Amino acid sequence: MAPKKRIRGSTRTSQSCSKEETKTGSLSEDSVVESAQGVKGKRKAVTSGKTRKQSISKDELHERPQFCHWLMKSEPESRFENGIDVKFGIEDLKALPNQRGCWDGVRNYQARNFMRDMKEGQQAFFYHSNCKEPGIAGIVKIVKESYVDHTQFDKNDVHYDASSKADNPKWSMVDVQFERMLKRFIPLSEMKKIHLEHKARVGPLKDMALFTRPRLSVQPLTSGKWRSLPVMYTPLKVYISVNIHCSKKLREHVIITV
DNA sequence: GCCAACGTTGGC
DNA sequence: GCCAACGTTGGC
Repeated sequence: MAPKKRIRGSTRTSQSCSKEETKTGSLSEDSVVESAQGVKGKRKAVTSGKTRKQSISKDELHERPQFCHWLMKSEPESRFENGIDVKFGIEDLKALPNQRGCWDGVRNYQARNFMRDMKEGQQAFFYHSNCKEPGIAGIVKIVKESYVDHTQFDKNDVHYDASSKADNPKWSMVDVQFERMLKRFIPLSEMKKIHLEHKARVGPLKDMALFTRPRLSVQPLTSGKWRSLPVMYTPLKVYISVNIHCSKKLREHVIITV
């Protein structure tokens, strides 16, 4: 009945299920760190920290900084997996009843863990991936906190996971609702350009998971990134300095007029 | 726990 | 379609 949707996974509108409890993974406030702990199953989600660029400190293992903003990737152009079109752009979300849908199909532990951290009412950028012009298209709101992703048990679904058991489901999802389009689409190419101009050392895009973890389909954003992204890319080229130096009131004004 | 092989993501 | 990056698997 319901339209399909895709993340680096996919989705359909759906209702309910129980909320999952297990919290796993770890992160740090200004850089995304791999989830290394607690993934239930035979193996850790991550191999030895020594072999990875970003190893995990003890502090990071025991602290879970709270993020308030997110970036969620989905594919706006048709692509077929096992004969099923996984297309789901922000326009597809808008077209759903109440402009609301579930973000199912996430099959990456770190992305799943971030979804489990999401709180009702929080906002996320809707990012278009694997398309002609990848980038941030709009803003959605989390309207239902994480619960069991039913597609893991559906043999006909692209994201069926035979290894997941009903009494211990592996995968979770959240419900999101369309909030608004950005006044101007923010292409990945522009974000990259800015990122390179700053040689990735300074600026609001420093350590952004979009660059440090390009394959992560659900990622957190610091408040600074959330605020400055739209500001940075206004047609007027209002720039980082605006965000850094202007008063809070002016900054908010700039942001809401973007 | 280590690590090589394999599979997937996603920009280009 | 290519392929780099990196997450996952599974033998040891």
